[in-house]
Amino acid sequence: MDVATLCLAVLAHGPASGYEIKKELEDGAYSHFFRASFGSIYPALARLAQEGFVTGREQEQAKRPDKKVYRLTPAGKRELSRRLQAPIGPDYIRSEFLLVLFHAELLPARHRRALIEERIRQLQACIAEMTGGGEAACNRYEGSGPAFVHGYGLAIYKAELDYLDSQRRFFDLPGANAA
Amino acid sequence: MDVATLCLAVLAHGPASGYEIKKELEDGAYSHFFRASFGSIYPALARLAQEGFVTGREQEQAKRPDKKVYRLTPAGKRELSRRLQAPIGPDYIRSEFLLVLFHAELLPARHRRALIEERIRQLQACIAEMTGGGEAACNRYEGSGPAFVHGYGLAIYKAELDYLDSQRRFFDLPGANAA
DNA sequence: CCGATGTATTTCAATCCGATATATGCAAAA
DNA sequence: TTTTGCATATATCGGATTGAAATACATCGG
Repeated sequence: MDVATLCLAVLAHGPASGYEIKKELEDGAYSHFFRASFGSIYPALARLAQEGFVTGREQEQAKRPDKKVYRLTPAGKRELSRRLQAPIGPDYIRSEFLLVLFHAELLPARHRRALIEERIRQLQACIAEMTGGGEAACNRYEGSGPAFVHGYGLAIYKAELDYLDSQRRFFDLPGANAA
Repeated sequence: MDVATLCLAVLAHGPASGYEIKKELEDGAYSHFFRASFGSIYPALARLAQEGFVTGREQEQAKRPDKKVYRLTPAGKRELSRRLQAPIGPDYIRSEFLLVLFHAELLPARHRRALIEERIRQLQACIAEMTGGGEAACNRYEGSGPAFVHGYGLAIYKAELDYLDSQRRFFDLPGANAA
């Protein structure tokens, strides 16, 4: 599944510029399970426009740089549906955190502790953000799909936090605090 | 963290050829949190040899193609330790499974069900393999690091399975069966 | 007024993936 | 028996992707 398909998917929720798609991938819901950089998003959008799956409309903005807003065409929506039904590949996971801790013996105990504590902080922040009623997290997404995926991610983050909490003694960390 | 560091990490457990490193990344413990292809492993090993972090010894084998066995040098071990203590980046996750289900509304219900059922099968197989006493899974890895990471992964897979089980009704799946 | 930050796009070297090519031996199917 | 497929083993290369920098303009705080 390439970046073009990802762009179609994001655009299915409404028109957006390349910059806005990138922001969605960095800060929004998609950030938990996909990624892409400017260097792949912009070329993908250009190609999709050429193929007729999106239309790009130059939009002059007062007090901002112009932006090119892309919009899904009917053909693009059909194409997205088609691509989503293609066979999917396995999850791609690349965790430097786990790679480093796999070699915990080569690290000073102090460094192990710091890694774990930082991870716990990140997980707590992430869970809080996903649980909290969502001032910041604009709940643009409605329907069962986003809700299902949201629950899926939350379940994983909570499991990670629980596990780290259960391993506190192992890393000589101070006692558990409430999640 | 690049492929070269990954090669140093795998070689820390004992000498290996490029092919054996790849196998370890596909089938072994590393497969759950890292990845690399031949196209990046072989050049990385050549570069590491040139830099003096590994030594490559041609080894003729009866009834097999020759292989080049790489071995960590003392300088390589120091370099690995140094690189493992560098600041780590965030986890990279790319899940086509979650991308597709995020857009569940665009899919036929039959397709949703098939995806979930396949995922459940994969997770069950994965958990069984990690839990089972390990005839196949050669427990080459000793020490607290691998054990910690093993538990971490297992906790995540179990949480995923539990969540999917709790969502069965949502996908019109038959009743829960024992994990 | 000046630097920092946010919006917006483009470009590019370095990296990495995925597939293919090449070579060999073994085992099972045809 | 032949041949087909599979496992071992490395090299190579086109194409996709990353990550960072370059460019441009506007706003806001000090």
